[in-house]
Formats: sequence, C-alpha cells, structure tokens
Amino acid sequence: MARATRWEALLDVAAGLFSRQGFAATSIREVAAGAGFSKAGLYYHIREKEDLLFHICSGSIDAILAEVRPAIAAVDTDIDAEIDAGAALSRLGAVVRVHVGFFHRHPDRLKVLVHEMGHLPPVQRRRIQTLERDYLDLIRDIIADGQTSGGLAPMEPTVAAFLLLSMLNGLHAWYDPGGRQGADEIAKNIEQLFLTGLGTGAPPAASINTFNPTARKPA
Amino acid sequence: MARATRWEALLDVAAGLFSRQGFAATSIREVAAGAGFSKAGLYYHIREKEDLLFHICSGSIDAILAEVRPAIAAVDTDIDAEIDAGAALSRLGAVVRVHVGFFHRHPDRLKVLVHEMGHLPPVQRRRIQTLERDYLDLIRDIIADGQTSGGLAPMEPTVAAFLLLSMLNGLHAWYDPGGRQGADEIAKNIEQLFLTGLGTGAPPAASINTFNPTARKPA
DNA sequence: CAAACTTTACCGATCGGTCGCTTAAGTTTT
DNA sequence: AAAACTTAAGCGACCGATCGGTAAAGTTTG
Repeated sequence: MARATRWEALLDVAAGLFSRQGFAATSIREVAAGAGFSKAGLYYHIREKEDLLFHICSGSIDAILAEVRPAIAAVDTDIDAEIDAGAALSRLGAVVRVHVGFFHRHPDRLKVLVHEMGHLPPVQRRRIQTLERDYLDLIRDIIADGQTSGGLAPMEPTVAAFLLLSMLNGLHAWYDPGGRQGADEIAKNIEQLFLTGLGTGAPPAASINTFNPTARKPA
Repeated sequence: MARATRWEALLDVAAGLFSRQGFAATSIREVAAGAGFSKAGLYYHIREKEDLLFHICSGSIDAILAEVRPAIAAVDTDIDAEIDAGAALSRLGAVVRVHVGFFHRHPDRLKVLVHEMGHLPPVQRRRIQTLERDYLDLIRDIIADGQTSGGLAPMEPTVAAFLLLSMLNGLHAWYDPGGRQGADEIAKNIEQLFLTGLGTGAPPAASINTFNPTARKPA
C-alpha cells in the first residue's frame, strides 16, 4: 500500500519532466533533484535512465487496458444479449470514456507514452508495442464485429481504429485537464464525431464528390 | 531555382534524422555527416542547431497553408454561390486532401513539426504557434460557417477542429506513404469519418448512455 | 584579389554512469 | 544485553565520452 508511493512519486516527477522537455533533453540530474535525491542516490532505484521511461510507458498502457476490459464487459452484460450494432456502439463509447478519463487523471504519463516511446532500447520498445497492438486489436475487433452485424459503416477496421486512437492520443495537444471542459464532455464529443460524424445527414454523402483538386503547385 | 536545392537537401537530411531519433537525441555531427559536410562546414549555413528545426517546422506549415487556401478557393468557385452546408463539406474535404497529400510527400517534415516543435527557443516557437493557430482558425471557421448555415451538427467548432487535426497529425503513427494505400484513399477515410461517422444512423445516439464507469482502482 | 565555402583542431560544459564510503535500521550470535 | 554482522538507502567525487559551438587557416570560385 504505502510501499509503492515512493516509486510512484518518482515516476510522476520523471513523467512531468519528460512530458515537458522530452526524454532526451531531460538530464538524470533534473529527475534526481525533482525527486529529492542526489544523482547517485537515484541510481539505487534504477539501473539506467531508460528504466524510468519504460515504467512510465508500460504502466500507462497497462492501466488503460486494465480499465478498458472490465468497462467493456460491463456494458456487455448491461445490454445482456448478443453482439448487435448497439453493443458495438456502447463498447466503443466505453473505450473512449476510459481513455479520456485516464488522460484526465494522468496527462503527463500518457503524453510520454505517445511522444517518447521511441527512445526506449529495442527490447523494451517491443514490449510496449505489443501492448499497444493489443489495445489496437481490441478496438479493431469491436469495429469489425459491429460491421459484420450490420450496424457500422464499411471501412477498413484497422484504419478506423487508428483514426479513433489518433483523436484520443491527440488530446495532449489541446485538452487542458484543469480547464473548463470535463473529461466526460470531451469523451462525448469524440464519441459523437466517431459514431455519427459532423454532418447532420442532410446531403447524404453524395455531395462529397470524388473530385480531385489536381493539386499541382499553386503558382 | 537550383539555389534552394542544397539548402532543401540539408533540411531533408535533418528532418529525416529528427523524425527518427528526435531533435535532442540527434547530434549536429550526424546532420553534418548525412549532408556531406564537416561539422564546422555545416555552421557556415546555420547559426545554431535550432535553425534547422525552425526552418523544417515553418516550411512545412507554410507549405500546407499555401496549398490549402487556393484549394478552398477552388472548391468555392466550383460550387460558385453562397455559403451553404455543401460548401462547408467540400471545403473540409479540400483541407483533408491537401493535408494528407502533403504528408504523403513529406512525412518526415510533418512528423518533426508535430513532435519536435517544443524544442524551439521561445521566440521561434511562438512564430510557429501563430501559424498553427492560423491553420486551426481556418478549419474552425469553416466548421462554424457550416453550422450556422444549418448543414453541420452542433459541436464546439474549436473542439471539432482539434479533433480533425488530431486525425491528420496522427498519420505518422500508422500510415506508411510507401505502403499499399494511396493518399487519396486515406483522405477519403478521414473525410467519411469526420463528416458522417462510423454509425449508419441506426440507433440515433440514444444508446450512448451517460453511464460513468466508476473507475476506481481495478484491484 | 575578394568572396564563398570548407577544413582541422580545439574549447568549456554537460552528459549518463560508477566508485568507495556513510548512516540507520534491523538480525544474528554469543 | 552487548557485540558482530547484514542490508537498505543514499551521498560526494569523479570518470570518459560526447555535446554544441568557435577560431583560424586553407581552398575553391567569380
């Protein structure tokens, strides 16, 4: 209980610095100072600098997966029955709410995961990529299920999943968790955009012509 | 004409390294070697390392804006008349196509713009942020216009613009310009998702409940 | 010859990481 | 219980390597 506190506080300090300055531009001295250690003292807790980055990344995505899976199960039993289109919509909504909620509570950690994972050494990076692939597959499968059961529009489900994740992972660029908009409002917006789009259905997608703007050099 | 070649090639080398390794983790020696200079020779062309980053960033967003504005004007005169919902849809489509097209041609530069801009010194960073704000406002205004003329669903237009930009800027995480999917296919997918969403309109968003997953620690 | 360009050689600063040492809190042995 | 020993936690000082950047002396080109 009180065990993990020290270590978690260290990761919080590191995540804050990494998210603001980047991993490569943050010195181990800054992390140590921020956590109240000397540099050598910090190395009692870690083996190398990358350890901090790895635990921030894996901890974030582990936590999201650990929240997302029960949340999906919850809406499933809530709807109780078969896999129909409504289930897919509800499941995607659950994913969005969990993800936005986690970002609201730990923006630094999620920003580090999205931005700095590339600085991990190959072995650890592949571990994170596996987790990310699990998350992506989870979303893609929901979409694919919703499509075969007829409720969701046809689109390469992997592409659709990446686009949803892009909106989720783009939050750090503009959403301020301390600002006026709550996490659930943001989640609602993303749900609406992903599920029904911005058009009100007036011109039924026929007005979006296949016209190619012949984008040669504009002068 | 042949003037800019040398300089552009240098920026290409730098953009490639920065996009793969990050700005802070790329040494000036690597850039010089990649461009065929000695380190001191490189410093004849730049004043400091950040110059490279600044010109990559500003060049990218300048080029996008320089392509987007005529493309919008083109669809406007094509539809010829007033600002109606169809015009907003067509304009947004033009923005998406231009942006995806630019990414297809210069993925490294756009990735550097999205990922590494934070490493610029304050003055230059603010210059880039101004350009980005122009781009955002351009998109937001199109959305707002489409809403007041009744064609687009109500949603905070700034939020909607950020979500669209998130999908566009998230491309570097998954879209391979050398892969099987062409730029226009990807653009089509983003258009479809942003304008009509993934639902086919079966349950009209009432199935998306306000249920809060009470996300306490899952164990 | 002057201007544009490129090099070798070098600088001080900072980097991630390690060394030997100390202090405090148990544990074990007698 | 006192002495002997172990372990967790942390520190100051230092290391070789590399960092961004500069000075001055060439070399090429008009």
